[in-house]
Formats: sequence, C-alpha cells, structure tokens
Amino acid sequence: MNNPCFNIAAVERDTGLSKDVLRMWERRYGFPVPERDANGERSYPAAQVERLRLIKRLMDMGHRPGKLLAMPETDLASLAPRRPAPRSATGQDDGELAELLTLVKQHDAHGYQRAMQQRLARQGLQHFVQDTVAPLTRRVGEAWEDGSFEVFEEHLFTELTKRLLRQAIAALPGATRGPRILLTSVPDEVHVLGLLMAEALFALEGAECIPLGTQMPLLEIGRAANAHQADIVGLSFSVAFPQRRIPALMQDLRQLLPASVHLWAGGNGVQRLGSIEGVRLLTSLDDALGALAAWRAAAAG
Amino acid sequence: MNNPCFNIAAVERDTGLSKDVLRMWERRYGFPVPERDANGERSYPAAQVERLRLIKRLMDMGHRPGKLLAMPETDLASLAPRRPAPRSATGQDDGELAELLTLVKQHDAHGYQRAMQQRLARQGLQHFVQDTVAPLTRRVGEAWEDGSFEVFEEHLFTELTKRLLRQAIAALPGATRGPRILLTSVPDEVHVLGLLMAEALFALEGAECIPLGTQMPLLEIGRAANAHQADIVGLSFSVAFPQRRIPALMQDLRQLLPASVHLWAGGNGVQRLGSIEGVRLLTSLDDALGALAAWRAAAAG
DNA sequence: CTTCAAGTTTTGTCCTAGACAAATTGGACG
DNA sequence: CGTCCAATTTGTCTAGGACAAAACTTGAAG
Repeated sequence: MNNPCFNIAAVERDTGLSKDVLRMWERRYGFPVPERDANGERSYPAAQVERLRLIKRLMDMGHRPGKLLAMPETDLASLAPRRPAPRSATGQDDGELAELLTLVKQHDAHGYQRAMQQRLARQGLQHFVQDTVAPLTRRVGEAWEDGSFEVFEEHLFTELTKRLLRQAIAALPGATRGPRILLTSVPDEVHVLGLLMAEALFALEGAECIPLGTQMPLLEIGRAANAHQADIVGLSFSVAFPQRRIPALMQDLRQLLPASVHLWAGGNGVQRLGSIEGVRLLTSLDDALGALAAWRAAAAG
Repeated sequence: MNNPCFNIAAVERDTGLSKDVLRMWERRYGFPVPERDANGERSYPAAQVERLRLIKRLMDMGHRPGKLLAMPETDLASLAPRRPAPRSATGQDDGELAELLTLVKQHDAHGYQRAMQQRLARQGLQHFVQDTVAPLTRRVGEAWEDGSFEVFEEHLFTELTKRLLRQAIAALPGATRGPRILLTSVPDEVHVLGLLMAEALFALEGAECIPLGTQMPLLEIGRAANAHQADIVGLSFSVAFPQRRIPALMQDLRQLLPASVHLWAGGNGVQRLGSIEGVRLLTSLDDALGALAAWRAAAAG
C-alpha cells in the first residue's frame, strides 16, 4: 500500500483535533473510521484526514460538529464556499486589494512586498494601516474560510505583512511624548497582526509602545506592566478567540493591575462584546486613536 | 485555600508533559500526587508543578525519569544548578553580551535596540548573527532556566531581536541566484529566532528564502514546498522540543516531499540527534552554510 | 416582536486500568 | 575493549464510562 497513513498523534498534529475528540467522534458519530495497523492501532488514510481538516474548518466558521459529521461528503463540500457577499466594495481600491491577494495566491513574495512597499510610500503609514493592511487582513480571513486560501498561503501573507509593519514601525522616530503602552495578547491567542497595526498607529502618535509578542500569561502581564511602568495595557483578540472567555479574562487581569493603569482590548474578537467594567473596548482602529486622544486629554487635565 | 491549583490540561501546557505521562507517573512512581477537586479531577498544587518543571528540565539535560522521580526534593535541587561552566567565555565579548542582557533586564527597549543596531553595523550581518544573536539567545535560554529572567523579559528580548533580524533581512537585495529554501517549523514548535538566523545567513548567500512562520502542519509543508517549487525545506527545532519525536516526524515529512527536495533540520534541538535517513541535520549555523555550499556544488556538477 | 430565563441536547475533556513496542541499560561473551 | 542479547524502563495507545460546560430551544413576560 503506497497510500500514506497517519497514526492518531499525526492526525492530532495536522488537524488540531485532540486524540480524545477523534476517538469520541468515531464512537459517537461513526466518523472517522480509521483502519488498524498490525498492533491494532488506528491508522487514518489520507482521505479521512483531508475530510477532517475540512470539517475543522467548517467548525471554525460556526458549524456544529454533530451536523457536519452526519453529512455525506458531497453536502460537506457544498457548505464550504458559502460567502454571503457583504465584502467591503469600495470600487477601485477593492480591485487593488484583490491584486495584492492575487500576488500572495501566486506565491510571489517579492512582488507582494514590492507592491506593499509602494503602497506604504504612497499612502503613508497611517492610511496604509487603515486602508490597506486592515481590509487585506479581513479579506485573507474570508478567503481562508471559503477555502480559496491554503493554510500555508495565509502563513506567508502573515509573515510578509508582519515584516512590512515592523519595518515601518522601526523607521519611526523613537518618541517619548505619549503614554507608555504595553501591547500583548493572552495565552491561546496567537494572532499578532492586530497588535502590530495598533502599535503602528500609536507609535505614529508618539506613544511609547512596548511589544511583548503574543501569549503572555496574565500574571506575567501584571509583572510586565509594573516593571515597565506602563500607563496602558493593550490586548488584542482575534475572531478565532472564544468570545465568552473574554469578559472573565479581562476582569481577572483588571484585578492584577493597579487602578491607575488603563486596560484596553481591541481586535475583531471584541466587536460584538458588551461593555466590561474597567476596560476600554476598542471597536476599530479609529476608536483606538480616539482612546489615545482621550487618555492624553485626561492626563493633561 | 488561596493557593492556586492547576488542572491537568494546564499542567500539560506549563510543563510540556502530556496528560498520559502525568497519569502514568502518578500510577508508577507515586509522583505527582495531585489533590482532587469537587468532581474528582486532578488538581495540582503549584509546588508540584514547580517540581515537575524542574524534572522536565533535568530530563532535557539527559537524566532519566525513573531516577528523578524516586529522588527526594533536596537531591533534585542539587542536580539543578549544574551549569557546567562552558559558557562561551571569550573575554571581552562575553562582557559586551552581558551588557546587552542587562539592558533587557532593565527593560530598556530603546537602549537595547540602539546597542544592537550599533553592533550590527560594526559586525556586519553574518558576524552579527553568529557572534551576537546566537550566543545571546543561548544566554537568555540559560537565564530563563535558572530563573534570573522573567517570562515577560524573555518575550521582550525575543520580540525586539526578531525585529532587528527581520529588518536586516529586508534590507538585503532580493537575490535569485541560489536555491529556493522554504523555512518553517512543525506544530508545537513556536520558537522562531533560529529560523530567522538561518534565513539571514542564507539570504546573505543569495538564496531565496520563503519564510512561513512557525507551526505548519506537515501536510501543509508538503503543499507549500510543491506550490513554491522549493529546492530545500528547512525546519527548526528548539531545545524545548521533545527530541524523541523528531526522527519519526522527519521521516513522515520526508515521505510527503518529492525525493528531489532536500530536507534540512537545524536548531539546538537537533544537536544530540543521531542521523536520520534522507535528512541533513544542521549542527550549527556554520554547518548550515556548509550545507548550502554543498547543495550548490551538487547542483552545478 | 424582542428579551430573558429555564430546560434540553450536544460536545469536549477527564477518568481508570491494561497492553505493548521502542528505547535504554546491564551483563555475558568473544 | 567491543558486540550482542536479554531485562528493564518508559511513553503511547486502547476501551468505555462519566460529567460539566457550552449551545441551542422553548416558553413566558415585557
């Protein structure tokens, strides 16, 4: 048999579904049904792994496992390309963004970087962040959801875009005028582009940003805020982060920080959230700038 | 009780020991012996987690679990601070590196960046990577192990250093002369500094690097290699990655790639590894450059 | 028609305990 | 002193069962 087969650990790695879940689904829903190797251990054919990946993707889009696992293969495929159309359609710019996406899709890293550099030069950092990077990121998320972007294409996009933003940030004069803002994310939240966009805008305004990367344990965020004498702690939540966990998390963190330290939370993950005591929710990049202006007004007054 | 307790999933995250292993040790060796919560589930006191982390570290140093778990606390501690002294002691440079570490330790991000930029300008990128970034990273790892670095300090170091390297890489001319090298890491391997160091050296040599960030599922690595028509796939493993898993992982990946694609594995995690069929192990940054030269020689011949 | 609370189903994670293969060690023998 | 085989060590897999937390439904009240 030259079909490659995967043991349960390999499937866990590649799909992100835990061994417990894989065995549970087999028991409850009758899928996947792996073959068994000489030792009686599960051995998943590539086709089943492929289907599991599709199911995982649909689950991330909000579908429920029970339904998906009961479906025949064909119905599954028909669910995938469901894109309800309300893509931001601003005419000309829309086409240019599509071109940028095409470059990534064609794996033309150099072309993408060149095009983005040009755009950055033309628009300036602030408009570049707000009118290019932000919508592009949303587009990539959509494309990934409807299956027109592979995982590795999304990784490439993220990696290249991170570089552009960091480079632009590094080129800014090191300002010391504004508040000190500590930027990071909580454990299980790995997305960093939102943080970088915020950092770029804050740095442009002359604030002093302290970037700690992603996945900081809460206790460590508290210590870091203290050590750096931060005025503001800014967290980012992507849409992929379970929203219901956010309020409790933020309240825990609020208690770890001195009352004088402001706590901000932004990113697409906080859009639909109700207000949280002691936390400023940033609903957009504009709102983030507004929050900074308000902080300064309060500090001056 | 105001002592914080951890459930088994949290302990797995914090120690890197799988749930299976934690339960097995409890059954076999009588440690750890967690309390039970209201639902009868394991609840590990902080002290036990601390000890598990120490045991894990000693295992990574080559000690055997059976011995360690049978030891009383005091003996364990006596094994720990054994830092065999062969820290690269090159006199003057050693002092300068210590100064850089001190800047991070004092949370002086600007000072650190300035000092590193100067070093980069003075040494040139190749020596900067080999003689500054590499030893510095090792030092930070050591400092984290012996507790003199906080988690957030390590995050800050990583974040700032990543930026320096990426900036330097971006400043290089986009060369198209060498092989196309796809650089990434497997799931569960989040460390990226090693990859960036390799990328810097390869790019200096005129190779075309395709950086995909970390944590790519194996199947995706295969697809990406195909889509980008990569000549070489380069993976990085940190010391924190369980070494025993590497050979099987690499063999799985080897089978997913066309025979014409070379497979390289580097990083501090592969130092003590025996050879793997079809995989070129990079034991050092110098060795990585050697591998590149060898590839070119073979391609030309 | 919306909003909120209570009930029901779904779903993931944890539990126990046994089996076995892969890796490592120790010792015997050349 | 090296080499090979046996004994031990060690991690991962297996099987269902149990249960709590999340998500969906339903129904009542504003």
